[in-house]
Amino acid sequence: MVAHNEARATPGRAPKGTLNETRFAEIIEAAGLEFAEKGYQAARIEDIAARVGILKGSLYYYIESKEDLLFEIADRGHSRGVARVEAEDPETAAADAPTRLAALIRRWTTMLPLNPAYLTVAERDIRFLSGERYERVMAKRVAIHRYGRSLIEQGIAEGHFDPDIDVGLATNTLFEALNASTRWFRPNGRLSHEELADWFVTLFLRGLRPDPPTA
Amino acid sequence: MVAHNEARATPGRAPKGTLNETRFAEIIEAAGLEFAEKGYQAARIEDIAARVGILKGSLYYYIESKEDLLFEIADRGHSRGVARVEAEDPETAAADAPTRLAALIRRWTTMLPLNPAYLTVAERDIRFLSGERYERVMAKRVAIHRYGRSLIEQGIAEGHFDPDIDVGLATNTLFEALNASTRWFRPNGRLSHEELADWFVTLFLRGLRPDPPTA
Amino acid sequence: MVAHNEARATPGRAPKGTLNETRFAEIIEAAGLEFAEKGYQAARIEDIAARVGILKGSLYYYIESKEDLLFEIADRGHSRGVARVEAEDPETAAADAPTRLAALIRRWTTMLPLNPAYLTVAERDIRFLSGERYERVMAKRVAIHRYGRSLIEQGIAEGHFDPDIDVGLATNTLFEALNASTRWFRPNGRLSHEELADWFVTLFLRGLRPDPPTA
Amino acid sequence: MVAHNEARATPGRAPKGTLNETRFAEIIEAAGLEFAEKGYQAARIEDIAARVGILKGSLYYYIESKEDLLFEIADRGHSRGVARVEAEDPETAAADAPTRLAALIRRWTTMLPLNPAYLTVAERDIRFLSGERYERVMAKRVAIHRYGRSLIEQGIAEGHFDPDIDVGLATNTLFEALNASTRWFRPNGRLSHEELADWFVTLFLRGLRPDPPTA
DNA sequence: AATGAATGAGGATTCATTCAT
DNA sequence: AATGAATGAATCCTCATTCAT
Repeated sequence: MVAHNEARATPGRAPKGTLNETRFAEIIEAAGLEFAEKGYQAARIEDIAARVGILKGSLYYYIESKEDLLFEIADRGHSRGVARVEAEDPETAAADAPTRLAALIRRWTTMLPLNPAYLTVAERDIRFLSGERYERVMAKRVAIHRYGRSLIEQGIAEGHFDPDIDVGLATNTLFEALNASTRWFRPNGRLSHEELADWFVTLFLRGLRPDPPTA
Repeated sequence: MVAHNEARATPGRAPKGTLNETRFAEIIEAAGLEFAEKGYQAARIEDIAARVGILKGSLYYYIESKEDLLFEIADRGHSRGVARVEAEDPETAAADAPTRLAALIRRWTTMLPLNPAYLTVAERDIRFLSGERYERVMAKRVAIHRYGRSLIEQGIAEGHFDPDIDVGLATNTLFEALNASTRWFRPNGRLSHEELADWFVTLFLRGLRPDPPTA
Repeated sequence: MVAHNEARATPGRAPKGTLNETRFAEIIEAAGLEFAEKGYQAARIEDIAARVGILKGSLYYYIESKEDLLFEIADRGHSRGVARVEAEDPETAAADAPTRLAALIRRWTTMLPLNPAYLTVAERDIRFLSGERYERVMAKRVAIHRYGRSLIEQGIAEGHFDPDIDVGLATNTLFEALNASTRWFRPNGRLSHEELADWFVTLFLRGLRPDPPTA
Repeated sequence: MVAHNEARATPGRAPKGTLNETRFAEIIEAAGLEFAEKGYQAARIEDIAARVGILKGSLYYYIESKEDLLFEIADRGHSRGVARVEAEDPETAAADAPTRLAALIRRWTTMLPLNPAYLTVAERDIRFLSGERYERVMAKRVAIHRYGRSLIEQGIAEGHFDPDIDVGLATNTLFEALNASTRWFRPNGRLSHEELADWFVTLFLRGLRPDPPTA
């Protein structure tokens, strides 16, 4: 029920009482913002605590180490990603690959502003996770990629996508291009997230489609 | 004592003392690898020095601060980028936009393995540069982007590229997609850098081309 | 609110609130085990509480400070020591010094397993007590030593023990040797506590006896 | 050549230059005094540094962690112990067990004031060493005990010592009694270390000798 | 050019203690 | 009686930087 508890169970450690999940979520949120802004290493525990309005020592009532925060952020962010990817409505799920891929791109692109910190952090700082945790998060990433990949494969099988394309290259490029947009896209600017999504849909649907036979 | 004062007056030139350019280059190289592997903050001056085979104190004969290393890496990397982008042979320069863009993508993609560290570092750690230096590097980045942008604009003007596309979105996506490949592309793997370049050429040329008129 | 103020006015009585003596004893017991295992400084209030099945904050219903626990342990341990030393049956009390010393050694040695934590703690951590408390405990220790010392003096007076022996050295060595056994003697091993006691009796009775006159 | 370097070699750690052994020895000395006085946990790195006249950060030029200090102290102390025990002159080595044991007791007792810190620390704080280091030190302790034990066994074989005595008990008691003296013996007091040694010789030689046959 | 040694300002973490509920 | 939450001082350790030699 308490999701992070399992990750926290360290032997020899006296158990804390039940945690205030709301407060814990606030802390993760604050850490996400700090990490996104300054990077994992440069972010200071003290500043994260200050954002929540407590002292740094108090943070350790909720976590065991700074890395815990990174893990929670990355893990939750990826969990949301998995959920988002899999949130395909039945109608779309029954459609052809271009339709489904377009829907995926739109789902993903419109998720980004809801997860501002998590993706930046996840992409950049994930390597500071210890082995086991890194694997846990990467497993979710793999699940996400697999989903995108399966759509491309479906498209090739259906004849909608160019069979000469390397599916791995295409999948990686797809997600990197979408995610990278968080680094430069300013939602308050000239263009909306919908227009951003339109562009990605255009780029990838055209880019994957086979060339028309030259008469 | 300090031989190249004029050089140092320029914020772009950090090394002090009589220069041993070879050694300095070794240091930049070592720093690039460390930064790429661990990130700017997490990398230790001591480890960079160890890579070169000297002690950390000795490094300060060549630099004034850790940031100098970051600046040199980012600046040199971007300078190479500018040079690469502008290294268009006359024949290509006279060609149409799709041809020129394809050539740019190939030039850029094949540069990446020659600059392994620099781009990773540049993308991720550039914000740790102090204001002025940050601006200097960003100016080079802008120049690079402007070049790509101009090709896309040319293509639209020529009627080869879809006029409904936002040129800014396209340019950003182009470079992010290409650069991101350093994060996941393994040159010793199944595919060569040429095949990687082929894929990017395919994706962007198709992606930018207008849809055929539906008869 | 604080029921036993008089009791607490005495520095020897720390517990506050209405007393649940059973629970308090459990806590002392738990603290003793933790202190014995990890040392006073290294032991954590949190772990002591966990042993009792409560949270660390709750411990402060029973004590005012960690030092209270140390004091209780050391004080109770020494009180038991004093009692043990003085628990000489009338018959023995009337006997000669060797007999009485042997009986003391046996009483003491067989007390050790009943007081596992207390002595280890007492010897090692007693110095962390604040001045007044330290004195109180040391006074009991002195009483114990005085008792042993008086037996040796009696033996010398009776001619059973070597008058050239320094009584202080002998007393200290006696108790240190007996107490040290808790650090290495494993009750489940090859030998019983009785055999251990036999050895100490042998060592000290022989060791204190004067050399036979060389004919 | 540099004894502690081997213990210090941590992979991934850039090597320091050659160390100033004199300074390192000063640090160990200072740490020994602090640990002896306050105990390992309670001693502060800052105070150790201050004793040497440097700042706490500077200490880490010589060590990697506080535990390193403990290890050096315990290890060096035990090495001295081994050396002392084995420093038996040829004449004595050829003598009977009582003579040899008396000589050992004297050698050991007179070593104690030369090693003030090390033994206190060794006995009390050794358990804070990490597994491997703990084993290393304990191996030396075992070597010391083995030596004492062999003399007692020799004495039994020769008929000088009581065959009913458990050799393990006797060896442990011997060393515990000798070492414990550092906790209470005041060299500036009434008695000299030689008189202390005389007492231990008397106690153990008498204590181990068989009872005379009752005529 | 390079080194050994030192510095000192952090920064993460620990933990006894407090207290409103 | 007990708890959850917070505190804040202490303490270890890190590391960029300095500098006399």
